[in-house]
Amino acid sequence: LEGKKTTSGRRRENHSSEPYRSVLKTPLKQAATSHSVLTEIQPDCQPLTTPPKPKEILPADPWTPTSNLKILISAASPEIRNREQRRELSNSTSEVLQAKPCLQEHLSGDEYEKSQPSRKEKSLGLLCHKFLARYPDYSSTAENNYICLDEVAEELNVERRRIYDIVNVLESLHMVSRLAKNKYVWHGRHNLSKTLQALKKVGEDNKYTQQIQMIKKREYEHEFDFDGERNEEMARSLGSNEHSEMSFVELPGMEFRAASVNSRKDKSLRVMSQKFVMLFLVSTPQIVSLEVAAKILIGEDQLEDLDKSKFKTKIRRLYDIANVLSSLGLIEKVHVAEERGRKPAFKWTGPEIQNLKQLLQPQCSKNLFPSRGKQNFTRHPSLIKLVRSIENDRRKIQSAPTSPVKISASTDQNLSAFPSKMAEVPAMAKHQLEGQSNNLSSPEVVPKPDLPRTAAPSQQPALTQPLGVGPLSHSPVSPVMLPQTPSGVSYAIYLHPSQAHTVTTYSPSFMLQPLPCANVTEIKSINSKVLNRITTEEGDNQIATDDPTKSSTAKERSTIKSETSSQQCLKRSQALQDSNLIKRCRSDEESAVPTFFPSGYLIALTQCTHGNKAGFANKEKAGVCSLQHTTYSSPIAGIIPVTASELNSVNIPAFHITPLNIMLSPTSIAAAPVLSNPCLNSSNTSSAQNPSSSVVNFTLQHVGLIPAGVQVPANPVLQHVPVSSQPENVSHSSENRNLQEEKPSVPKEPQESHTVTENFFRTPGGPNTVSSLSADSDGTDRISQGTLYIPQRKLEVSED
DNA sequence: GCTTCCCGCCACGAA
DNA sequence: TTCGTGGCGGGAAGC
Repeated sequence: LEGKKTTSGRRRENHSSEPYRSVLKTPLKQAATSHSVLTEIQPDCQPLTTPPKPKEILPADPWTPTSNLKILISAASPEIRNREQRRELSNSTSEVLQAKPCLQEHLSGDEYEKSQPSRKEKSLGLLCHKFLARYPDYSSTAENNYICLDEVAEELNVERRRIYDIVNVLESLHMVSRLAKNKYVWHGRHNLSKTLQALKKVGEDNKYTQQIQMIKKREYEHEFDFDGERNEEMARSLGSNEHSEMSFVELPGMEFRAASVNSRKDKSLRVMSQKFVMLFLVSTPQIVSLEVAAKILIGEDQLEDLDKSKFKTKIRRLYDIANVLSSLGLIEKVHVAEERGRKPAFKWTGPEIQNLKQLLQPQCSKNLFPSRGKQNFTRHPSLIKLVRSIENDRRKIQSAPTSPVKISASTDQNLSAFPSKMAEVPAMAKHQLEGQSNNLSSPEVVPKPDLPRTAAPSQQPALTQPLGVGPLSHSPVSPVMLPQTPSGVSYAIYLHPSQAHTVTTYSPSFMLQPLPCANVTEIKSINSKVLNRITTEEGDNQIATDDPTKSSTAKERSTIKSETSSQQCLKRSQALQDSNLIKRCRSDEESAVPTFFPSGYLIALTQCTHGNKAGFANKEKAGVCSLQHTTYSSPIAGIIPVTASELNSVNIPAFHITPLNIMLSPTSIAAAPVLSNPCLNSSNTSSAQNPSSSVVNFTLQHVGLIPAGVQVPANPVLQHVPVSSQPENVSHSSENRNLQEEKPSVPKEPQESHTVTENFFRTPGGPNTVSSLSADSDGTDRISQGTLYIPQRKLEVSED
């Protein structure tokens, strides 16, 4: 122990390895390293610990003759004080380095110590923010995507060791990859959703949910502590499953290159990070306490004794990881109330990753693409592409003006990685679609709307189309065809392109290596439970985004889900006949999760730009959300994903606050129970049982979905849609719970079963409800949020 | 007093 | 042997 961790040793190390301190090589560096200096001068002195901050020791005299005066002035005038503070802030960063030697010359050790950045300022989270600020969320080939650790460490004034901590976590998300010694490549968030999806899959395969439950149960029974055989038993049980020794989840083309890394990667921060993320992705709600996470991670490590030190170490690492993940906006800290006080935990605030696709995949593969090796990550993106292509053609025909498009495709690294494959994709997909569309009888595909390229220049390049798919285009309005539900109901959704945007990052080669592709046999297991969980997670996630301050989260989400204020709308109208389509698989891409609203039409009227609350400020639009039952399907990717939770819990606060999250959630699960609600239907609008196209056109034009003069042909679906009379009563037992989880401290929850419908109407007054979301009796407010729901062949429009 | 996590020692393996 | 990498845990800052 000694000799290894003595402060003197550390300090010695500082001189050589820490750029930050290397800058401070002046003799006056003593404050920070005085002990080390002393130690070196006096080797026989006591082993030193990290020098405590002498904060209590105040200088006896003012620093300068005018210090007292300044203090007095500052105290007397907040304005002056603020100005001083601002000046200090602005100066501190730029001058700190140069000033240090000088400071050290003029300041006493204590004073200099004060000038040192505080612990918080040196936190890994902050450092990660700085690190991330150096690179775009979505890299492009045009930019310098190479990361030289030395340079970064130097520029950020930290030792390289800290950069490793960050990079390792980023690596676990495939946001960076190691290129060579001291060299990493920045990928940004291009691979993030794919990675998260993969991780979720692994987490599910790894039965993390069960493990979490087991640990919670044990905790509850007070059977899990750090002594006794039970721990080993626990560890054994945790580590017993076949996936416990799973290694790093890689994406093709991003495998580790360094054997040295591989040699201990099983314990690496990378793997821990991935597992940690998995816990969130499989949890419901998506809140994971550090304790549980640590125990699970420990349990997976062989069967070592669960001693306390190991646990503490694990916790430390989890903090490291959590800090980085927080900086990425993927999680945020919360506290979970426990009998014995509160426990630190983290809540997932990243993009929702749904696994419904996995459940639906069999059908998809069977009906759409029989041959499948990588069934999880295949055709649908292609379909989307096809649709995009079609839409593009339509647009050209219509000469619809569009803003210049920043084609992200060419910038995607994946593009260069798989040029040939990508080149094949569109044609293949088109061919396949053509071949199968007949079978489907409803080749309804909702192309992804234009990416945020126009009115609201996105900070981030389009997340989509890494394959180089050209800019999307669509006709102004696209009624999305919904397949018939099992009850024989078809639906259409009129989508505003800004909401229709779904991420459809296509990666032809994407495949989760360590995973078996066997998950596709679970289609039958689609049940309310699963759906509940998914929707609950979604809801929870929505809750997480309620806080407008979660910029990073909103950013991430908006990038995935939202579109710009482009006023173009998708137009898709085709009758869907195959009732099985209801269970058709969605896109494997997390963002291309289609949602069906049985017995209703959803018209998204959002005018706002993504992430802009103001866009929802106008409440002139009215509509009705009718929910009857939940179906989950999407014959083809592209249908706007809307989850039940989005509807019910957001209509919901998130809808209001972060509108884009609601309508555009790329990860949304098609779990939107649509029911005809008298309350909603009572909106001050005309209720036409069979809205004519003129009515629809009027409405759409009125709300700006389509330009005046543009006529949306009568949607066959609107006229053919059978009314769903038997809504599936989907219980969302966790829905309510998640709403409660809004309060971070709420750990667990009574899982009473109640329907989405209940939640939906309860939400306005519910715990998550945003005050601005009044529970108007007529539901007008909800509609005014920007979405017009047309229930059951009724066009509910609130005209101001 | 507990939580959080900075810090850097030092093991490991490639060069 | 050097150096990149990163596991690990002491212990201080922060609450």
